[in-house]
Order: sequence, then C-alpha cells, then structure tokens
Amino acid sequence: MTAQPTSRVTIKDVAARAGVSKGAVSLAFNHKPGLSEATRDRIFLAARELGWAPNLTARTLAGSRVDVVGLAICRPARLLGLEPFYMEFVSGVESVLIERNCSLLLRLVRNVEEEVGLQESWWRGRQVGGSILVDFRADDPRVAATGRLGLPVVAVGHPAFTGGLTSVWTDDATAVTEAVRYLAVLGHRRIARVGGAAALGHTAMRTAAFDEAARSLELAGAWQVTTDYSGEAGGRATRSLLTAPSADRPTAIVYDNDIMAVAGLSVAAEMGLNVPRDVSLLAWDDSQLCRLTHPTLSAMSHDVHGFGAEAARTLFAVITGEGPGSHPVPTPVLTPRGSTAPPAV
Amino acid sequence: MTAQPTSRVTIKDVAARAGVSKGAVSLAFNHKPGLSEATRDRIFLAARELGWAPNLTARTLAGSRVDVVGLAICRPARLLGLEPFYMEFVSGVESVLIERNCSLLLRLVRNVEEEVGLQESWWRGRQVGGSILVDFRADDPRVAATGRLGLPVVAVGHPAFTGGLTSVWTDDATAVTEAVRYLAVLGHRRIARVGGAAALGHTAMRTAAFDEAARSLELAGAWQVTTDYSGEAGGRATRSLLTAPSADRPTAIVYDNDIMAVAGLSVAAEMGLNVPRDVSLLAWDDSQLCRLTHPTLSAMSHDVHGFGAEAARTLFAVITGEGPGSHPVPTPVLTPRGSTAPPAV
DNA sequence: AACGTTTTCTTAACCGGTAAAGTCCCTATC
DNA sequence: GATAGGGACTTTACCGGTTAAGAAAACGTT
Repeated sequence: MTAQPTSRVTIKDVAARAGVSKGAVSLAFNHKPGLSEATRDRIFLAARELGWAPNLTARTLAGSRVDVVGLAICRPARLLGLEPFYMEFVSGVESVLIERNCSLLLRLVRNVEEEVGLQESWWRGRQVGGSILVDFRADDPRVAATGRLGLPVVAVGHPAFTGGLTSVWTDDATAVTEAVRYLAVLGHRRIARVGGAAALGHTAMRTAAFDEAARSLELAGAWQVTTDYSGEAGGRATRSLLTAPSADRPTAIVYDNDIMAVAGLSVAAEMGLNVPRDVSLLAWDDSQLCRLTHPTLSAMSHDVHGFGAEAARTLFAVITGEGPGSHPVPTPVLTPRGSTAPPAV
Repeated sequence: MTAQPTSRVTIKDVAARAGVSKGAVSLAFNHKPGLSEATRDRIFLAARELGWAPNLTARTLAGSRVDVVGLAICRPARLLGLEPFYMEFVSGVESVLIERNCSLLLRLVRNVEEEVGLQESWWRGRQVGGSILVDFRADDPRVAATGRLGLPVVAVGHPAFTGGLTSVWTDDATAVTEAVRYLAVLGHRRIARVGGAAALGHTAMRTAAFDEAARSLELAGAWQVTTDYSGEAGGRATRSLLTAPSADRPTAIVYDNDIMAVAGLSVAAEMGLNVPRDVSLLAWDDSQLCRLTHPTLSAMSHDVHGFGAEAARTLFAVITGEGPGSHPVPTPVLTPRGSTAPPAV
C-alpha cells in the first residue's frame, strides 16, 4: 500500500517553533523530568498550534510502548458473523481500550498454528503490545509459544487449559451443574445438551460437568452432542433429539450458545411441540436474542461485554508487569424465562 | 505499554549471515531488481534459517506500505454487539484482508467528529494505509476531512451522501420499492415500515422511497417510524403499530434489519396475532436469524459478507491509485419465506 | 572566589527498515 | 584499447521519534 499523507508535521517542526531541540519536545510529551515549566508550556503551545501529535509508528520503533492490542479469532470467516458472543466480547474489549486510547488489531485465522505464527510476527514486529487469546483447547500450542516469545497475553479460558498464562475465565462446570440441577428440580429426568465445538477446552469441561451432574442426579436419560455452534447445527441436533418416541426423548435441552437455542426453539415449533410444555429449552450466553423470541428463552446469563472488558483490563495489568494470575469472572447465572417449565407429564 | 521481545533478529543479522549489505536484503525481500538469483537465494536462505521477517513498523516508518486497514464504527460500545450486520460485514472485509496479509484496525467511536479525529491521527501516524468509512449521513464531515488529508478511503454508502469519495453501495431505494410492491401485489393496502437510525443517509433514502412507493401505489395507509436498530426498539415500534383497531392497523410491516423483525415477530405472537395471516413481516439484511424463527422470516436478502469483501477490494484499488468510482453491489432481493402472505380479509 | 551540584537543555546515536546515489567490475562497441 | 553501458551490490541519508551522555548555566557551599 502506498499513498502519502499530504502535510506532515513532525517533532522537528514543533521543536523549531518552540525554539528548542527535538529531544526537549520528546521529554515534554512523555512527561519526563528535566524541563522547566516555562519551556514545557511553550512546547505544548507550539504543538497545539501546529496540530501535532507524536507519530506512533516512530515512537514504537524507537522502542517505547505500543498502543495496540491483538486478537486473533480462529474461525472460518463466514462463520464469524454468526456469533453474537464475539461481537459482544469485542465490544467489551473496545470499551476498555477506548479509554486508554488503544486500538484493537483483529484478525481471523484458520487454525491455531496460523495464530501462533501471527502472534509471533505481531510481537516481533512490535505491531502489538500484547494479545488476548481465546478458544483454548487441550495442549494448546499457544501456551508454550507465547511464553517463549515473552509476549504479554491474557488467556480467555479455564486455567486447566491455559497453562501458566494469566487467565480470565468463567466457571462453566458450575454453571452446567446449576443448569442441570434446575431442570431436575423442575422435574425433568431426561435432559440433553447441545454442545459447541468439541475441540474447545470449555466444551470438554461442560461435557464432563454435564455427565457428572447427570450421574449424581441419577437422571433417567442424558444425551450430549457437539456441533459447530451454528444455528443450522443446533437445529439439526434438536430435530434429531426430538424425533425419538415421546416416552424416550428429552424433556429438556441445554444449548451451548443462544443462536442454537433460537434454532432449537423454531425446530420445536415446526414439529408441533409446545415450548415449554412439551420440551424445555435453556440457552447459554444470553444475548438480546433470548428476549426477542416467543416464548422468551431461559438462559445461563452471562455478562459477555463485561467479560471482554475484564480480559482487556487484565491484559493491561500483564503488560505493566503484573505476575501471572487467575481471574475468574462471575459464573453465568440461570435466568428463567418462558422456555423452561416442569415437564407436562 | 512496555515489555521487550526476547530475541531480536534484524535485517542486519540476515545481511551478515548471507554476507551482503542490508540494502541487498531489502531488495530481495521487496522483489526488486538488481540482485543475482544466487544472492537472492542466499539471502532468503539466511532469513529462513534465522526466522526473520521484515519489521512492519520499521518498514512503515521508512515510508513504504502500511498493511493495515482502518474501520471506525460509530456506535455506543454496548450496542455494537447486537448488530449481526456489522459482524457479517467485518467478516467479509477480513476475508479479503487475510489473503493480502493485512490486518484490520477496529475502533468504536462515539460520534462522527471523534471518527474524523481518529482517522486523521491514524493517517498522519501512518497507522493505516487506508480506511473503510461506514454509516454516512447528510453533509458528512468525513467527506471533506478525508479529502483534505489525502487518506485513501472507500465509503460504504450511497453516492448522494459520500460526495466525491469512491463508494460501495446497495440500491436501497429500489429494494424498498420492490418490498412495498411485493406486499401490495399480495393485497396489502396498509403497510408500515420500522426504520433504522434517522440520522443515517440510507435511512433517509429508504424513507423517501417508501413514501414514493406508497403514493404511487395509492396505499390506504402507510406508516413509518425510525428507531435505533435495536431489538427492543423494533419490538416497541411493532407493538405500537399493532395496537390500533384492527380495521386501521397495518397488515404488513417492513423492517430495516433482521433483529427488529425477529423482535416484531415475537411481539405479534405475544399479542396473539398470527403471522402471516394477521400481519405479514418482512426483514432486511437476512442473516441466519431469519431462517431460525418460526415462521421463517421473509427478507430483503443481501450478501452482507460479500458487501464487506467488495468494500475491502475497492479500498485496495483506491490505495493503488485508482480514481474515484462508484461501485454498486447487487440490490437486496426479496426472499419470500413464511412470514409474508396475502392479508386475511 | 573556587568548586561541586543541580537543573535545564542539546547532541548524537540508535530503532529497523527503505531508496536514491554511488562504486566496481564485466562486457559490448567503434 | 579507450569508452560507454549495464548489472550487482554497497553506501549513505533518511523516516520520526527516544534516550543516554554531554554541556552550559544557575545555585549553594565553604
């Protein structure tokens, strides 16, 4: 890409106008000692008159801070658009970046290996000051890679998967358990779960928690399937669960996100089943979507925006040298709405 | 932000290892003439052995290309998460950037003025090689500002609002007309439209087109309201439209996005109205959402992903010096599904 | 008054590349 | 055999900042 900015005001021009050296201007703009109040003022005045602000690229190259945070999302581009979760998450991240005058460098990658390469080149090229890593899986190569590079990162995921990295996470196991218990208390004995991508760490965690809850509650039936998080997959999974003979099919289904729950709801309607009388549905993530359907969707509600914000704040802490830590954010809480009720019989 | 990359391989190390000057390495990596095949190979080999890749920051500062595209979205951070449109659009942009090894610099801004300032600092600081501008309004200050700066941009919006900037746009007026005609042909005589943000150019355009269509078709009733694009607002608007006495309320409603249409659908259900028998609903943008509801939503369907991709491609053309142009992308086409039908009476 | 300290600012060397101008050598030409 | 013309590199001067080291003036001390 080539194309030249028209007028260029540099530190030199400011220095000349204020009658000082560029070193002095630099000192002033970095709030470093060694300048009298008078010259400091003169410099700021000159800068304001010329409309100058330090060039971040040059500043970065010269070896100081980098005001950019990296985020690579591993997903085929076509699917990204469909996940309300990420949009909310990103907006939470942005809300913190904005107040620190930082920007987000966003990139879609096809797989973890590609992400490792990307993070490495970002960091070595000083394109980012740190990164937010998401979608951890078992034996995630990013743990070792970022450690080796010295790249400051915050890992969004359960410590079981994020190794020694500073992490921000929700206690999904507890949430799944709560969800299943709630449905059991309502009287459901045959419960299914439509999970997300099997490769992801938190999916595995939820799967294990679901199994455990089903066993400890001695449920009569417990099914689990994994999908790709898309509405289509969620709908398909629901259809297959609900086509079993009525005495043998789940009376309640838990979904791993809200898009799939919406799809499930529509499949139930299309099959002539009444929600919640014939089957109860429970969503996850709880974006605005859950309040827009009819009936409204009960959900494991979760402040995704706040989750993103916390991740960003934690990253800043890491960058400024804070040691590794584990930052749980509030566990998703059950928000009952219109899609859950005791089973009909 | 401070934190140092551990090992640093620079062009100098590569040059030393290949036994050439750093100028030669630069020539090799930029595929410029003036080097023998033999040395070229030696240089690439050395680079590979050392795991070196040119530092983009330095490269940028030295005045060549910038591999970053800017995108500022003007919206309160909390709302961004709710718009499937942007997520899809961004994913389309990414799909083109990814194949050119470029990244997207994303930033939320509170208002257009803030965006103007941001774009200016991005450009002057060579943080971006060009930008994608969205959400044009009447007398948009960005037209003049980007022209003055010489910032290469692609404007996503109708030429009526984007001044002399190269634009990528959909013919919303024609689409609105088609939507209204379609409903009229089905037999609807009282049609309403729940529009987006009033300040936006394309909203104004759609409003005018709707008025015009209503007049030319001599509809018995035509209502229009503007909202903030949120599901809540869409639901509210729908409720207020449908509470009129039945002989005097719309039998069809057109929405400016899909979230509002989904909300409208649920409001209708909640009011005991059957869709499409009692009222027909027609969405816009047509994300996956429209196929997940029951009944499925008819929509003015539109390849938003492709729209984003086209915007990105056009930006690259602008950056490489192509003169101003106007690039219409296909007009949204009506995709009838389950939410539209002739009125009951 | 001579001398060590500060304070205040300047100089100059980077950061890691790019690119124009310069050097050297090899070959074709008259 | 002298000269012009290229090809293949190297030199060197930036890009726009930061920062360590140096210098000049102001200040306090004995």
